[in-house]
Amino acid sequence: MEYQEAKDKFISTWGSLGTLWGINKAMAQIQSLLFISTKPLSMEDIMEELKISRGNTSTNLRQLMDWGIVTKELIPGERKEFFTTEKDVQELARHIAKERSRREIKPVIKVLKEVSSTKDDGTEKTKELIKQTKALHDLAETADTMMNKIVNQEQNWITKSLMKLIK
Amino acid sequence: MEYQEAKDKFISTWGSLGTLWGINKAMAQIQSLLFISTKPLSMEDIMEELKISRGNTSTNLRQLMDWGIVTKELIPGERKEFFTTEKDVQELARHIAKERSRREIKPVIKVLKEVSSTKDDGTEKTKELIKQTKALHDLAETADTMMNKIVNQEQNWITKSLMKLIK
DNA sequence: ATAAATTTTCAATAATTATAGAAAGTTTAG
DNA sequence: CTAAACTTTCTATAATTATTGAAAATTTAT
Repeated sequence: MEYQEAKDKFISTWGSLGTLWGINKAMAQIQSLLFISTKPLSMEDIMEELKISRGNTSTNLRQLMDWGIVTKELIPGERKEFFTTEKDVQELARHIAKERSRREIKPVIKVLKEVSSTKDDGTEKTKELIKQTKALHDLAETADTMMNKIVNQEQNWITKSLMKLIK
Repeated sequence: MEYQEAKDKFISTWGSLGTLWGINKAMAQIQSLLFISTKPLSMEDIMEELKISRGNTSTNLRQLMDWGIVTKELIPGERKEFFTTEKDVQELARHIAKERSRREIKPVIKVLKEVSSTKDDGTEKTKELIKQTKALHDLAETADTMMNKIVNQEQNWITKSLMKLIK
């Protein structure tokens, strides 16, 4: 496979995977492009490469900055703004996990907590609701905690320990 | 909070979380409903409770069965079909993780492998593409392996060990 | 074999979400 | 201060995805 084909394939695959980590196509494609770029890119560069409009580029770049995985880079002598993404995959994973936890998982855990605290009126259906949502709550909380810890700081150490345990 | 309010809240929250694990709203809501039900439900029951059409119910029930988290239950003397979902959260998590890995993660890992095997033509940009996609490949593979192992059979044992390690 | 009960399929429609492109806003150089 | 360079915002439109509802298919009882 030659460079251009490989590049296109990467951007489109990684882009379509966006849904898996909860972002839209354009956002994922922009991030992909920056991820394999050897230098910061301007909005023009991105529009040009991905064939998307200025507005779309602007909006999605901002969202990527909100996620904390893309940053503005000011290049001396240049009036345009340039952008780069986090290049270290571990850091990238850490940011993404943290954001998803904050935005999606934590709020759900909160609701599960509330729901599982429903007053037990003695009926079978209420007992079932409480039991099941409590189980889900505990699972979600454990998974969230694990994910965050795993992906945090001491990654290398913990990952190694984990792999030893698991293998 | 009273039963009905809690139930509605659970179904709508868990339903909207569907996107997080890659399924649509109706599918997630049906699963939620079954999850807190004390007995198998018929298509009529589900349509009625969730106010969705027959076609929608049928389609989404089938998808849930494809995912392996809902099963048909035949009730003697009844002509209708009845449905139940996996009630054990660990089993549920196992099924979901396995399916997502198979449907989404594994194929992406395959593409990353291909892309990172691009012929090195000596240019900087090709080197960068190879380096970055290789890093992503390794990360994705590790994450996928961990997830599957964690969620598999020896769950209780491994979860306990993990929690000890991580805490 | 037939008809009633039930489920599935599928084309039309609705709802949602993404994108374009131009107007408005902002920043910078001189 | 002004004009050019650039970015953001916002509404109209396009694309995608979900949902309905009715016809077709299937199953079951007699």
